[in-house]
Amino acid sequence: MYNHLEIDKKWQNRWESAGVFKAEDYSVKPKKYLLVEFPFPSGAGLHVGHPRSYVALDVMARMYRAQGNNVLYPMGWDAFGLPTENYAIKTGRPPAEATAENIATFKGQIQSLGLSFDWSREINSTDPGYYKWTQWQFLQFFKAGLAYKAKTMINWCPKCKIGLANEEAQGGVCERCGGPVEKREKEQWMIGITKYADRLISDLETVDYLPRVRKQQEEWIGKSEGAEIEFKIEGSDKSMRVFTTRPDTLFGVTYVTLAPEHTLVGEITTAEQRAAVSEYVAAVARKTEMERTDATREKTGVFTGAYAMNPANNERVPVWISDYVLAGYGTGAVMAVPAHDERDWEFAKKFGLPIKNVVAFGMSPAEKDTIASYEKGFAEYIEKTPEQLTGVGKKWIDDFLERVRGSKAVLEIGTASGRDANYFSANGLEVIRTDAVEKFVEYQKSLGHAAEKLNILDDALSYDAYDGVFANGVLLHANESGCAYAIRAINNSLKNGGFVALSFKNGVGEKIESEKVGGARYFKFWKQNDVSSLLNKSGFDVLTVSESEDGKWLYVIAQKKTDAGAFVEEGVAVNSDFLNGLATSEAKTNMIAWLEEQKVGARKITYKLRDWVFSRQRYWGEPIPLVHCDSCAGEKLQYVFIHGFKGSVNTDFFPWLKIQMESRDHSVVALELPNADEPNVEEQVQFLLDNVTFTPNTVIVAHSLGTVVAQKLLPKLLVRVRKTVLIDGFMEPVFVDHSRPKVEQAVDWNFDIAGVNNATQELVLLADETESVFPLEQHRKMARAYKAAIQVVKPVEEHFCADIEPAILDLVTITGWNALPDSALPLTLPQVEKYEPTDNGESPLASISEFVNTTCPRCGGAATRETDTMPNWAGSSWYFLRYIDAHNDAEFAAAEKLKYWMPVDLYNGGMEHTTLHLLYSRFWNKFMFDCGFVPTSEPYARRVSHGLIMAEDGTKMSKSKGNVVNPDEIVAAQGADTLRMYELFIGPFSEPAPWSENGVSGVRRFLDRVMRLPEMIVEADSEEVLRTLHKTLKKVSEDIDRMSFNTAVAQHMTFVNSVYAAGGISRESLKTYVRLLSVFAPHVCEELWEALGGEGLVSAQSWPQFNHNLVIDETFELVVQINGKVRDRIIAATGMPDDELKALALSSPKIVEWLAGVQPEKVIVVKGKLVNIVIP
RNA sequence: GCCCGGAUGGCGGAAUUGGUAGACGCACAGGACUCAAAAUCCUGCGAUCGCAAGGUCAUGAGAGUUCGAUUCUCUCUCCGGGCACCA
Repeated sequence: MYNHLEIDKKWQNRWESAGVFKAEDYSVKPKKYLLVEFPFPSGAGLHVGHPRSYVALDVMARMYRAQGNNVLYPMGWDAFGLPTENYAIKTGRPPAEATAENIATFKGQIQSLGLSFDWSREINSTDPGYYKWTQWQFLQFFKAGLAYKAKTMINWCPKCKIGLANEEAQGGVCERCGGPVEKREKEQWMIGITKYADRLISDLETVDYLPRVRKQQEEWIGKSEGAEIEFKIEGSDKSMRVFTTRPDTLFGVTYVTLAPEHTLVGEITTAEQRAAVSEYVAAVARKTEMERTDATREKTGVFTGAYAMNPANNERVPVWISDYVLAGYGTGAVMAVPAHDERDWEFAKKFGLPIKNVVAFGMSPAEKDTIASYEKGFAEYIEKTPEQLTGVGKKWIDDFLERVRGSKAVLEIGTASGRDANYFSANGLEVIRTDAVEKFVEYQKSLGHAAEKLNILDDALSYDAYDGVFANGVLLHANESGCAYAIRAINNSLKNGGFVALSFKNGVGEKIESEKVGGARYFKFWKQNDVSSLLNKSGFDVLTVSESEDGKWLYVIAQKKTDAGAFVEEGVAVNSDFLNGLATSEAKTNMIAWLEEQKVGARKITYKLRDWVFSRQRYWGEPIPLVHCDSCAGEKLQYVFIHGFKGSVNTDFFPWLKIQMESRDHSVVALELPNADEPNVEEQVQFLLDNVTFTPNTVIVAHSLGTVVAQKLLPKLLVRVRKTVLIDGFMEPVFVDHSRPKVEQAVDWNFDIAGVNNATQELVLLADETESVFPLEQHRKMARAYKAAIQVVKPVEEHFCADIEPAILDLVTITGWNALPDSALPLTLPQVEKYEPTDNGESPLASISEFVNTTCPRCGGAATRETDTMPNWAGSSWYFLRYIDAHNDAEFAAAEKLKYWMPVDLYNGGMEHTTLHLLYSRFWNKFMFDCGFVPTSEPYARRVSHGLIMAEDGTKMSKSKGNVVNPDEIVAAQGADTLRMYELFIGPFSEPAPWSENGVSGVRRFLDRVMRLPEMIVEADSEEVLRTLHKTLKKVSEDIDRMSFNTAVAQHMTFVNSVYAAGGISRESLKTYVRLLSVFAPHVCEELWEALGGEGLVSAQSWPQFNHNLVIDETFELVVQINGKVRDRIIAATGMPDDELKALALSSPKIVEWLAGVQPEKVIVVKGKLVNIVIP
């Protein structure tokens, strides 16, 4: 028994004084940045679950260091948070005090584990030196127009008079008092994360995240493509816009529905319906979130009395309101197509609204042609070998290979020939063959059919031995028997009320791996089948039937009966005017084109992701460094629009903006500049100087060449203008455009950057990520040069695009909110008497008049501060950047250091942070990247997740259950190394695992055995010990690399067992082994290293290398099987050739006996492993 | 409801691309040391039949593919996680 209490402390102190774990900026060694989520230091202290990931990454950090890497493995405190705040409310103690105590506790606990954190970079998100930069970065969002104030619903507890976070209002009940929670409208700061939605999805391809993490992110962002369509309200000049992913069903609209909160509701409701509507709206408002989102609930709703006009056919449809339409998604209004949407169908059924079919089950003529051509190709393919194919046959096979590329397997159904299987195998596909067809043919024969004249169809329908085979089937061969199976499958599926399954589309199968066949369609029926009754059974009416060219098949168009539910699959358009006969995908495209042409709709992409609510009415958070100034807000401004080239300020989005600004009582100057076709920038600048009176209240809005004009113009102004917004601004004419030479001639490209900056109070760039005209990098360069705010928008597909109008409007609008100057940061949290929000739900800061009342940083007049604070996710969105330069007071981190360390190489954290923290911090980093402040677009190269450590009873550890295990107890009783190794040994790192007291003592026993190894030192190692040592060196290194820590620990135990079995180990080998073990059990190993006379600290030694020759044994145990059953094991020499292994196996006495003279049919030899003898 | 995981001895868990199922640890049993106990060391430890040699059955259930399946395919059951009226 070693004295852990003594050695743990001893070595922790030595490490600290030696500074062995300090990461070195700019070291020439390869850098590795390992990151664990920084904890919230709660009053309860650490529990045994926390250190699991710390220890795991510590092992990696120590190994990588020993392998010659410059490792950054930092730790800090995410200390703003509700528990501390609630504690302050209850006790009146300042949260900063409690936080300091909690951090001390946490830090002591973490340090007692001997983790190799670089404590010199410790951070604390509540430290003003840290949150100064959280505030500064927030201001960048603000300046770029990404932070805005908007009304949102918050959870409000009327009893506690406090706004609640979602996690405090679970189940619609206040966590504090248990009373019901209401929704209340509140103005909040929001950050426009939705502007980054698309990049947050697409950039996931560039990083290595756990697949489920990636998937969860994608689903959370929830991108869907469709169209926005305008419906005019009858007898009114009002109109509503709906979002739909199925514009192809526009002719099937039988009513439209608004969310009860929709602003139009009050405006269009008729007098007769007013009472019913307002009652419904009020009833919905009373409902809790839970009640509203219960999908199983029966539909409710009310008719508004108004009618809308379907833009496709000018049909008059009633306008309803219903809470199944969500106000926050799309436009808050839907066009209801009950025939093809389940929710609309339910609603229509309930309220007796008409149901109009516009999509039929079937195949479009175009698809028919495609398939016919594929079938010809397939016919040719059947005649020839794949290598001989040309023309249609070649096309078929190429297409097939293209479609199934990447599949793990192709399930071959139909009359599979070995030829095909071989060909596909040769092309890298794993082919699984089924004998379904052969057996089916036998079955048919058993019914008395001649083999060459089988009654495939009828038999298939009565043959039920293969039910289920196709439910997820992949059809490779659509020949006759294959089709018989297809029918079988269709039949099965119809029986179950679903759709199948099999795809004849393009005549080839779908991928097994991911696509399954849910989305596939089937269309073709064997002629002899009673198609009508088949389809009738699952609720379809047959519309048309036509024969295939060869007369063997029927093409069917069928329509779901309106009382049989909604037909939501893709199909062919019917009753849809110009869409008739088109497949769903073509119908969508055509409809969108038509809508755009008629100017009643447009293609549209919508996301589930909402903008980030960035304020809370609480004390314990970063104060928002903004000031509201009424006089700034009330200023009447003069907007000067500058375009300048080939087009005018009176086209595209300027007129729209003009109307917006004039409706707000601002003046707008939108002059045609001279020579717009052959522009000369200097001439245009002079024109503006001559014709416009610029004032301090001027806002310059410039676009395209106008941005160049503006950059030339600004230094020449005699006044400092209020703001300049450059849309699609550029520094250099790098775009390829017919006008480029003219532009190049028109201007010299040297700008007076200081002059521009002096001439405008604010400068903002709106850049276009799609690079349709100017590369994004040019924008970034420009933003950096001017130190201007930049907002990157997407998607903008054209030079001018209505999509960005709202973004422009935001940028050019002056709200009266002003940012504090950098010199005023940090804006520190003032001392308050009471930590409780005020009675009307404002943060306690609102009650401190010295804090609230201040002067406007812009005009010097009286102004008020924002009293909301930032949410918990703010500080954690960029903490990984601060570790890189934790003490920098001039910047949040130096660019050079960021360039050296970023991105994080490995980031471990809980699955619970996948959708919020991970998404927010990726977004934050992306914005900072756009501004040129950080070097990578993605912050984390790799993201992994650990499983929770459960209590011994298998439930989650929680204070209330009293089943929490405190690591201090384990460290005190068994030592830090025992805890470390047990946390890793407990099970696979990514899986949850229950804590076990007994398991801990097993690890302690192992460490005691290790500590006794010096007593067993001998002159020379036995062969066995030496070989096991090198195998251990290899396996442990590999296991750490692939984060399989539990097996690495097991291998350590195996090695020590082998030393005990052998009775001794040499000093050299033991020293080698101690280096290997030191990353798991550093304290014990330092002690041993010292005892063995090792130089310096074992933590500073290099990683031991294994010897290849010692890893491979000279002999191995050859397993001899007969028909797959183990019958003998023989020692054989490593590397023995196959035929010798075979001879050796066949000559074994046991095998001879088992074979009893029977001649083997086949003998399979697996090198280095086994021989399998196949006998009949 | 949908989407992801997962299911292996009494327990936690091993099993690199299909190739000896149960590594390692816990618990348990036996032995050595001891007056005794603890600690330590050694041995055994899936079920079943057998004195034994050895056989048979076993990786949630049922099928399939394969010379050979814990691993691949299909169906079903149960457990865990995520999303949940997203038009």
